[in-house]
This record gives sequence, C-alpha cells and structure tokens, in this order.
Amino acid sequence: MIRIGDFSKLSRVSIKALRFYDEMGLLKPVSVDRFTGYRYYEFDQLPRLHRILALKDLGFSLEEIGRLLESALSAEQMRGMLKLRQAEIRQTVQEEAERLERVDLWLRQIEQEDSMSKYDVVIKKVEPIKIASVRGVVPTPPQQGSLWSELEGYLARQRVRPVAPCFSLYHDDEYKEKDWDIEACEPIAGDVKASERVKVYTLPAVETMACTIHHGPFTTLSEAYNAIAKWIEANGYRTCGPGREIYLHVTEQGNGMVNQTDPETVTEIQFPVAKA
Amino acid sequence: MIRIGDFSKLSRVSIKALRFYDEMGLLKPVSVDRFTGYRYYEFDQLPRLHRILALKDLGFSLEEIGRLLESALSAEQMRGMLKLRQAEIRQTVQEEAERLERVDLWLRQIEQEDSMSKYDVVIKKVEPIKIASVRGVVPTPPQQGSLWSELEGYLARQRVRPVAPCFSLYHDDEYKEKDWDIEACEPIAGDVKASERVKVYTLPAVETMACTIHHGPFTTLSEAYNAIAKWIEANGYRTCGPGREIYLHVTEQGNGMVNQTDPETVTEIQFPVAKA
DNA sequence: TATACAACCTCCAGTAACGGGAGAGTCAAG
DNA sequence: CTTGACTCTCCCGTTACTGGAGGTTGTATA
Repeated sequence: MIRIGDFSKLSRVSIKALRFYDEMGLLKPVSVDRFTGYRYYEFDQLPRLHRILALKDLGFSLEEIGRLLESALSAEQMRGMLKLRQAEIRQTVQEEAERLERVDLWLRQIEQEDSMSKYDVVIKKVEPIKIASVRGVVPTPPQQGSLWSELEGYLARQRVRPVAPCFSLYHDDEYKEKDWDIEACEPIAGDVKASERVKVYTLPAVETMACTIHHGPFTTLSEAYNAIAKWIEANGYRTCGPGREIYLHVTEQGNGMVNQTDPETVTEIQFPVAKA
Repeated sequence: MIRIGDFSKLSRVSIKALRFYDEMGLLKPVSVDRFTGYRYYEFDQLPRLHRILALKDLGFSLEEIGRLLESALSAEQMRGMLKLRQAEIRQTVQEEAERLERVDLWLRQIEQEDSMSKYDVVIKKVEPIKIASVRGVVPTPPQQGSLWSELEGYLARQRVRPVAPCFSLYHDDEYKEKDWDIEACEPIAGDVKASERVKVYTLPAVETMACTIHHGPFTTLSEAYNAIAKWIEANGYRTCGPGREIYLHVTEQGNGMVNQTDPETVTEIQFPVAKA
C-alpha cells in the first residue's frame, strides 16, 4: 500500500493526474480510506498506469483509453481502434503539412513585396443557394449591365425580393479578351416562375471554396483575381467550376447603373477548388 | 450599417464567433447601440475579418492574431511570427509522424502475436538523482548480491536511509555471457561520506528515457528487455548510456537475500535514448 | 393597433486534461 | 505536543467557441 505521493514519484505522473485518472475510472486506487479519503495504491498497478501513458502517447483521449482498457476488449477491436487512430494521425499530418505550405506562401509574399498582401484567401464551405439568373455572352465584364436589367426587371414584375447579395458566375475556364460567358444571379426564396431567359434553380453546396474580399472600385478587381489565382496554385489546388463575383456592397450612379469607381465598393471573389 | 445576423451570413462566420471576436477586441462593430446593445457592422470590416480567418487558418491563436493585427506591426515583426509558426508546425508534423510510427508498431505487434504485448514503453523525463553506489564486475546479474551487501552495510553504518527505490546500472554496452559491469545504486538525501568502494554523486537528468515495467519474477526479466529493445529500435532511437533496473517492489527470503522467483516483484527497466 | 415571430441581447454551462491554489484535515518524527 | 510534510475536496483558469435559458427589440402581418 503506497500513498499517492510515493506512487506519483515512482511513476513520474503528477498527483493531479492520478486523482484525475481515479475520477475518470481509468486507475482506481486499490483502497480509499473511508474516513480520510486517502488513496492507497499498489505496486502492481504500475503496469496499468504505464499502459495508460503509452496509449496517451499514441494520441488517444482518456475516454478512448477507458474503452481500450476494458478487459473484455478483443485483439480485433484493439486493431480497429488503432487503425482508426492511424488514419486520424495521417489526416493531421497532411493538414499540418498543408498549413505549412500556407505559412510559406505568406513568407514568400512578404519577401517579394516587403509588405503584407491586401488579400487574404480562405477556404470556406458554401451552402446550396436558390437563385434566379440570366446568362449571356457580353464583350467584357463591365458590360454585363444588360443581363442585370433583364433579371431585375423580371423579378420586379414578379414582385420577388432578393434574400442575399447578388453575384455573377463566370463560366469561361480561361481568360478571354472578349465575349465572356456570364450569368447574373439573384438569390431568392420561395417559388418563382422561370421564363425562357430567366432560369430558376439551386446551386449545389461547395465544400471547398477559395474566397477573398476586394475592397475598392471594380476597376482594380483584377488585383484580387491575381492574388486568389496565385494562392490557389501555390497551395496545390485547381479551380473546378465557375468563379463567383459577389457584390456585397455597391453604390449606384444616378442613372441606375452601378458605380464602377466607388472606392467603398466591397466584392467577394470565390472559386470552387479541389486538390490538384 | 448591417446587423450581426446579416454580417454573419455575408462572412459565413457564426454570430457566436463574431460576438467572441468583439469581446476579444479582434473585430469591434463600428457601432453598438447604447440602449439595446445591438452590434452594427460595416461592409468594409469584411477584409479584416477575412484576415482573422486567414491567420486562424495558419494556426495562430486568437491572442496572437490580436497582436498580428495591430497596425503598428512592421513587416519584419510579421516575418518573425511567421518564422516561429513555421518552426512550430514543423515540430508538430514531426511529432505526429513519430506518433504514427508508434501506432504502426502496436499494430505490427498485434499482427505478430495476435494479442497485446505485456510491455508498454513510454518516454519519460528523469530528474537528477543523488546516489551512493558500489560498482564491480560480477559473473552474471543474479550474482550481484555482494555489491548490495557492501553498499547496504556501509549505508547502515553511516545511518543513512534510502529516499527512493534502489536500482542497478548496467554499464556494458553489449550483451555479455559473463563478467557484467554493474553498479548498485541507492538514492540518498543530504551529505554522505564516500569511501574507496562507495561513491557518492548525482546522476544527471535524462531528458528522454525509455521506460517499461516488468511485473513478475526476475527470472522472466529478459522478456522486458527484449520488448524495450525492440521498441527502441523500431522507433528510431538508440541507447546512449547505461540501462537502469529499478527495484520498485521486491521481497526477501529469510536469509536477507532477494527472492528471485516471487511473481509479485515489480521492476522498471530504463534506457536513456536519443534519436539515431 | 395588436400580435406574432424572428432577431438580438447577456449570462451560464460545457468542452480536454489537467495545473494552481485555498482551506482544512492527517500522519510521522522529534 | 508541536511542527511540517502530506493529503483531501472544491473552485478557477486554460481555448475558441457551441448550445441554451430567459429576456428585449424590430418588423411584418392581421
């Protein structure tokens, strides 16, 4: 019978931890004085404690260790837990390696530009979204006004209100000098009739969407595109669908046209991506 | 001015998180209604929030992000933090890779023996320890009794009490058929005079000590040695000093000699190791 | 105008695995 | 009998939030 302090020294496990393992049911003292509450351990409990430490070392949580220590556990079940743990660790290693890549990219950018980039790219998950849209080919992006007039006019006649910021989908895979395939999209709720020109459907969720925010006039939007393209390539992704340009905050000129040069404009650029 | 719910939808950051960032001082709403407490945000706060998310993605804690967002931060300081983070991630990756090795070893052992090994090896840090010792060459380990008689006799005459379990140091690097160089050690406190045969000194701390526990008679101790040797090799370590055999719990026969066959004996085997 | 209901607020509890410390009781030696 | 080392329980703090209770506020509809 040894007291907790000595057992702690023998095992080099802190008293606090031993009490915690007692409470968790991982390692109960062989006896506890009913009046003083003193815990008394035995030497032959050291192997069990050692096993707890070994399993902790493999990264199991104490709860998992509790299950692993149940005597009724077969070698087969143990194998299953270990295989699972193996997969989890592999996952962690990969995630950390990717994170390291991203840190490296930040560092390279600071070296290059001697300052921090204006643009921060993050991966987000995007929910499915129901939209009404008009798609067409226009010479260049700033000339997509006709698509928007068509869409907004239709929705106004149907007395439909948008439920989130509108955005454009850019369907061309490559950069083009002219003739862009653009879809003007307006998120909606409830039932809206489609027409020949106006489609109504739900964009599916995107698990890995690379996103960045541009704060400034549309005329400088290309900087944001450059930054996100660089990020996507440097992090070993590739785009796998049309990019979105979300108009979070725009101002209008008197004539109902969007102000292309307002410096307060806020736009989000999104690209669905996948590991290359 | 947008309310928290809309800001949350725009940024795809939960309301709870936004309130938390407010509380942390990472992202204060541009205005808070003094009477209702409602938080009001602006579109141009999205870039800052995006930066927070990007830094979080690099694995910085919110506190670190707070410091990184201070406008007075130079590119040089930013570089420093990033370099530091880089080193931390590299460390994590390596630790996880080593952990993966250990899981693999467990799995291999289960495959081989179709059950779990009796021995769990863990790395521990061992504090410096002051000892009195007698070192000598004996034919085989079970015949080290003479060393112990000499040491215990001397300590008894000096009226010294041991303060921790006694142990042997095995100074031979390789396995030997006969003539083992063994040091019998007794931890002590306070000042003890040395003699020609009895040395008194402090064993230095060992940062990485591979430890396992043997529960059973001394006659089966070799199993523990086999297990720990296998573990050390499989995990890419090598021994870098004399092994310790710590007698945590022994019983004596009537004649004052240690009982070599008591199944309740508990012994710990330790080897200082370093990455090969 | 009344009312429903969505949105917002603050505060509290819980998460994993303990470490630190308070305040009180216990044990062994001198 | 006293000192000092040891032990007990209980509570708080750690991270980055999530979930929920209980109470306001804002807006849309009947």
